[in-house]
Amino acid sequence: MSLVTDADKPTLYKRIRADIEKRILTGEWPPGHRIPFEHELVARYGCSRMTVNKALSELAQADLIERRRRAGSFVRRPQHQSAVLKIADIRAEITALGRSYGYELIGRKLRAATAADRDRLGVKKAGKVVAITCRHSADKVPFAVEDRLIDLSSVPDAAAADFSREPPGSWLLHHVPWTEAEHTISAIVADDRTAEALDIAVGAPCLVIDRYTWRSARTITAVRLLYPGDSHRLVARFKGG
Amino acid sequence: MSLVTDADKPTLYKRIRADIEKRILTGEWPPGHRIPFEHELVARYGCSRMTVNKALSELAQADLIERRRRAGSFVRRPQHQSAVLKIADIRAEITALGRSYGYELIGRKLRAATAADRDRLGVKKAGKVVAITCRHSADKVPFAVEDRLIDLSSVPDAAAADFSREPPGSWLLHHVPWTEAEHTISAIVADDRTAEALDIAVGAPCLVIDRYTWRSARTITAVRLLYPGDSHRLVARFKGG
DNA sequence: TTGACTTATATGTCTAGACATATAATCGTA
DNA sequence: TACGATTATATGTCTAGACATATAAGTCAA
Repeated sequence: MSLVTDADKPTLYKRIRADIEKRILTGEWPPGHRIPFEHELVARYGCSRMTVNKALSELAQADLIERRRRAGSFVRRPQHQSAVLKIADIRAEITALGRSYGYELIGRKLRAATAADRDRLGVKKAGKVVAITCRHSADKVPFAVEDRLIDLSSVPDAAAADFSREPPGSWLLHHVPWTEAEHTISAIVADDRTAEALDIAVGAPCLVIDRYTWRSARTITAVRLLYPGDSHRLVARFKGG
Repeated sequence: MSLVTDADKPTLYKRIRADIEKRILTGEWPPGHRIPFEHELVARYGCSRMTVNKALSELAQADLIERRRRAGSFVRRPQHQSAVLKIADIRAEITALGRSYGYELIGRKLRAATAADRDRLGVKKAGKVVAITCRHSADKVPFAVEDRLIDLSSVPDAAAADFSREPPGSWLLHHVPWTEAEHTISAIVADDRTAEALDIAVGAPCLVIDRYTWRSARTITAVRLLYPGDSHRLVARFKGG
């Protein structure tokens, strides 16, 4: 029940960090404002430079401030435009809900990249690709259909991989470290094929996630996930600051 | 053109961090795995403890590992990827696209909270609320419709605010600092009312964003944004490693 | 005025210590 | 066997220095 008694005072660097955070949050130090230099904070708090440095480094890692050599540290533009969107691995997502996970490979083709494939992967010339279509289900009910393209010139091992039991997402996660990715979220209505795969009505809303994954400027994979729009929800939670 | 020549080697603590990160991302060190103790890393890299501590602290701040006193540091379970989802202020979003922003208030009501209102705001008892419906447009074309509820017990000033010119989102942004928010993304098909407001066909797909904003456990506002599903795209980009 | 050079300075990284603290593991006792 | 006290240890925090490095700002010449 206790109303944050705050009996134990936090450590010094955390207090420094909290002090600065509060000033930023309340707008006392607006975006662009230069916060005191390390040596000034050292004087104010009567501690060593490493202590204030730790506080400022964490604020920088949290994207609350930006640090520039010789110039100082500055309050960054508010992040109210960005949220941390947790997009779990589908299997983890389903098991986390306490439901049984089911996976079914619908199709797998190894082929020379077509023009459409190259376009989708965002590469000019590609050798071979693997195209996979599969379905994820929760408690035997279709949860999402996946339509994926893997660039074999980036992930040669994928040619030998059999995706009949392991979903390509999990396989890739364990075989290829990604460095960058982009998600695009949109909505469509189900066409015949989608409706059948998801066991929903034609014309029902679907949430679409297109994900592209790179590894240092090399495209690894492009995947489109279709979820029944009324059943699935993407939750993005974030803390302001 | 240069193929990542990597001429300048990163600093030591960054190398340590990257080494560990790579092992985690490749699955070599799966969730739950205990990573080497600080003193072991000190021995391996031939540096001081503060250097490996900085690397591990950053990994902990990034939620990649969990540190437990006396026990060690462990790879964290949630293998889910987190992406920075940019959900811009709609005006900023539209002007960023180089299009002219238009705003139109459709309705504004001040009323005692109904049961539905309380449910939507997630509060047990609420005094009054403001319910606002408005439309955002880009180049005179409907871009999104907004349906918002503001809890006046949290934001009393909103009772006096006239939202005929300024969108409630901007107003709140400038008057109330939030501390936490949650977005839920889903898809629906347009009903008659929505179709008319967005000037799209009935049955066309719509992307829905439900956003709840709190300020230290106090609900501030609940808003539902409806975008034409085929025209709007939410882009979430994130860097791995 | 412009461009090249120099300098001052704030941050970036690192060290070799120190003491604090939570807790896993051990030991001893009921 | 179960439980309580003790101990060992890995992390948490902090210091008072050091040198590196990017760069804003000032200086000077063309």
